[in-house]
Amino acid sequence: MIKFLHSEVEKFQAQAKMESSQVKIDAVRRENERLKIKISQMTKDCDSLKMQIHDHSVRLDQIHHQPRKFTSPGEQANDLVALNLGRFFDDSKFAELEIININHEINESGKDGLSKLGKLELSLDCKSQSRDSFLDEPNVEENNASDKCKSRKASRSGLEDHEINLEMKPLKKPRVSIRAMCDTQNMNDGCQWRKYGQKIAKGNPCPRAYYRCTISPTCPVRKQVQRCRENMSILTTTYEGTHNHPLPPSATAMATATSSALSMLTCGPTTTTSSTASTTNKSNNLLRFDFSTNKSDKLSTSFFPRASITTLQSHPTVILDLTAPNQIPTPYKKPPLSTFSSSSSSSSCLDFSSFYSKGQNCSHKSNQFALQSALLEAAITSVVGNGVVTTNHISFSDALVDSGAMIGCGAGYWDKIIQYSLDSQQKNVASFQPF
DNA sequence: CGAGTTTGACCGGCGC
DNA sequence: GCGCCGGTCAAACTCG
Repeated sequence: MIKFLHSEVEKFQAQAKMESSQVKIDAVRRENERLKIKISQMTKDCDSLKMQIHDHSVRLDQIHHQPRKFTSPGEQANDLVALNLGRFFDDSKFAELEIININHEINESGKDGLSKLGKLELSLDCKSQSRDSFLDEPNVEENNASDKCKSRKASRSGLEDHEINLEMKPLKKPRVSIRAMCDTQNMNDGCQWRKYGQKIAKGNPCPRAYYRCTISPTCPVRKQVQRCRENMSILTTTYEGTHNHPLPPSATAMATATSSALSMLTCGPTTTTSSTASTTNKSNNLLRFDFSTNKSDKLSTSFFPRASITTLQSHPTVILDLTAPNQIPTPYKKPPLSTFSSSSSSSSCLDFSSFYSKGQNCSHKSNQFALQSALLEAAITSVVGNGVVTTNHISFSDALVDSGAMIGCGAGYWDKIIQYSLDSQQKNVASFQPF
């Protein structure tokens, strides 16, 4: 009798456990459904934001295509510098990031302008372009070149203010530089490249190789590949230019990463420098941001690589350092004079951590989304280079092994990562052992 | 034989 | 004006 009662109690307990487990499973399933709905909503939001960006860019185009009258040589020198890099968001629409306006406003509060350069205003716009605009790139380059000439003429023609001349110096095409651990000769980014030159650059015994995109004979995109002098396992790949042709799916990942990296520029806060004018002390990294400084954001501190923006050889360059996500990146060899930096002896830092965590300083949520994608992209690249990057939720090394979403073989990597997240949750449910 | 690589020459920007 | 240096060109070469 007692034995019977005992077994009945056990049955009852087991049933209670079963019901409790069932409740938990149902809860997780509901959570899964909720996440799926949320992702779908985010996708819709992203699409609608893309449309808004496009509309905005059309309006900007209309504004910029109106003829301008210059009231002074200085104003002319400050005219737009059109910079294109990479592709943005959508393959089919050929949308791209374009930094179109880098204005340096010199606030000459006093007569001795040399020492009182009070304000440096950096204005950056983001717009998308139609396919037709891609084909206009040579014109952009010509304009750029002519701007350079104008600038040089202006600098010789009378502005005695050396500092002002430096401020007016136009920038070359922007670049995205990716530092990653890579044992192979090249990082597979999905594109087809043809080597057209090799040089031993000063200060680095490792030769720098020059490649151009061969997918289209007219594609202006170039890349430079060089090993780091301090650590030969670190490969620095620098991309420049805009693809004027459809990219293979495997190449969209890197292209999106590079363009998105620059989009951070376009939606970040404007910066001002404290004026401690010095003509001899030149800063080498005026714009700098670091996603890993926000300790409240576990994702960013544990995963996102460090990125910095600098000007190398007058090229505004976004550097994604994927070699050590949580560490101070290996400082770059002091670059030549930054066009931004002549008026200040110290770097002015942009703290994007708040931007990242709250997304409030960014006018477009989609930029934040693109940034996250880009950095995820970058992380994946670092995985290819034997780095293992983890978030609090997903081990990307596992995710990539499971999904096969590696650079060079997966256009839907982002979907796969999200799907992996959902799948792993479902696996947790499936493997849940109530007893 | 075509595509890609190598490598010395050349060019232009820039600092002095 | 000169020299340095990064970037590109193009002929020669290699490879499949």
